[in-house]
This record gives sequence, C-alpha cells and structure tokens, in this order.
Amino acid sequence: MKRDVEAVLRGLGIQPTIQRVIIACYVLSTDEHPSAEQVFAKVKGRVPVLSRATVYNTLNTFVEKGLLRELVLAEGNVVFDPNVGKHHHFIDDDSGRIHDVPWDAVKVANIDGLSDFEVRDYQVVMRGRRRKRRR
Amino acid sequence: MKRDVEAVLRGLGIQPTIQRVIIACYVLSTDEHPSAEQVFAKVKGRVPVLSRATVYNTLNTFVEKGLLRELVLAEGNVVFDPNVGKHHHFIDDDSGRIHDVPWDAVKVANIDGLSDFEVRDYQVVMRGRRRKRRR
DNA sequence: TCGTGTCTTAGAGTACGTCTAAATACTGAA
DNA sequence: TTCAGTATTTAGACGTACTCTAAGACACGA
Repeated sequence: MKRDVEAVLRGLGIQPTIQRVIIACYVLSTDEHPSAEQVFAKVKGRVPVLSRATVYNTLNTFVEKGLLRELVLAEGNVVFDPNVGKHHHFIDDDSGRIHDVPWDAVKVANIDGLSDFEVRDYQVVMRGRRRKRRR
Repeated sequence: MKRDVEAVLRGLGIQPTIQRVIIACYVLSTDEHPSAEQVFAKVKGRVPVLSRATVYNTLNTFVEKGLLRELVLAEGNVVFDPNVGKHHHFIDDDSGRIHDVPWDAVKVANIDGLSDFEVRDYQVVMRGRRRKRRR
C-alpha cells in the first residue's frame, strides 16, 4: 500500500514525504468524504509529529495535482473526494453524510444547449433521505 | 417598495423592523447572490446603526421563513438567493459569480430511479465560462 | 561534506459566523 | 396612557476553519 502510494505521488511530481504518504494512504482508502480537520484527527496518531498546516498544505497540493477533488456542498467545511472521476453527489438530510452517485445513474440533457454558458464541468447535487437497504 | 416589503414580512409572521425591511429590500432586489458580509457592507450605510449579528440573525430568519434560500456552492462562504423557486446554478470560473439557470433549461432524468436514495430536492451545479453575449 | 532548495513545524493571524448580556423597541391588556 | 412582558438589536467576546510566517529539519546534487 505505502509502496503504491509512493509511486503515485512520485508520478505526479510530489515528493513522497512520510507525512504525505500517510495522508494519502488515509484519504485514498476511505469512502467517506473527510474534511481537513478529520484527516488531521485520523492521521495524527500514526506519525510522530504532524502539524495542522502540513495537513492543509498537503491536501491542497493533492487537489492541485489532481489526486483529490475538493467539494463544497454543505455548510461549514470543505471536504475532499478521492474519487476524481465524473459522478454526482447525494447529501443525507439526517446525517449530513455525502454519498457518491454513479455518473450513469442519472441522465442530464441539454447542457450544451445553454446559450450563455460554456460548461466545463457539472454534477447533480441531491438532498434527501437514504433509503433503508432491502435485503 | 418599502411598503411592499413590510407587507411580505408581515405575511410571513416576521415583525418588520427597520433593519429587517432594509435588509430585505436589498437582498430581494439584487440579482447577485450576496454573502452575509456583503449584505452587511451594502446595508450598513443606509441605517443609523447596524450590527453584524443583526444581519446574520435576519438572514437566517428569512431562510427559515422561506423568503430566501441558502446556498453553499463555492468555497468560503454561504450565500443567499432571493429566487426560492426551483432552478439550477452556474458558477463562473473567472469571477466566481453565481448565475441562475432556469429549471427547464436543463433536463434531468431518472432521479426517481435511484434505489438507495429518496430525493427531496436536487439541482444541477455547473462550472465554466460565461459566454460573451452575441448582439 | 557542503549548500541550496524543499518541507514541516508551532503558533500567530485572519475571516466568517455564533453567542451573550444588556439596552431598546414593540405589543396588548387594563 | 401606562405598564408588563416579549421581541429585537447591539457591541464585543468567543469559536472554528483555515492561512501565514519564521525558523528549523531534511533531501539531494555537486
């Protein structure tokens, strides 16, 4: 795991320091959408010392290099999404948790028909209740 | 204008104080999507004294009562939208400005087909460049 | 080994927003 | 009108998320 991550970072031109590798290991393996503070809390124990500034710097670097995507969907904080492919988002009213929705699950038509806007990127943002899994 | 706004506020069960009327006049007449700080800056001059807390309280009250909608789309701050009907949003890469996109300009299909989620509300969020108006 | 540039650190600084306690304004009843 | 109770506003303290700064640690090539 660590090996792979190191290679990925190097491939993006990011020097794989201990801090960066550990942060990357965490954010790339979780299927949550953690905020910088959550990352800080999770990763802090796994490394001798770690400053808040490093976490913020590292996450921002990852976003710049395309390893992560930054999402601003809910109030109060920016979260990071290891899934950089095209997909939509669903936000649970109860828990506030963000879930990925596959690109093809929802169809959007006529984006190109807008006369005033040249759309580079888009997504559907949904809010509501998560349905109980039927078994 | 002031008269109308007073009536609207009263209709929603909001006591129309001077501060609230002036704030409402501003946010309801702008076609921007101002943040609380912007509202504070704009409105400050028009009333003898006005505290930051009042602006935040008032805007939150307006949202609760359905006069405004709160949007969290772009980094850094919550903005308020006087257009409470269904519509989509476009965010200009260059200026960061948010533009409304009519509900019918874009078609979304299969929202109801999602098996895991019960969608209460949704919108398409687009990013890109605003096209120069052709004349 | 040395030197240069990169990275990390702690803590100060900033921005946005909420909370508190006190002062003021409004309301309805007598 | 007067009064009491409630609602609203105020200044400033507080909280949280995030960025900046200056100094030290580290990495790597000559």
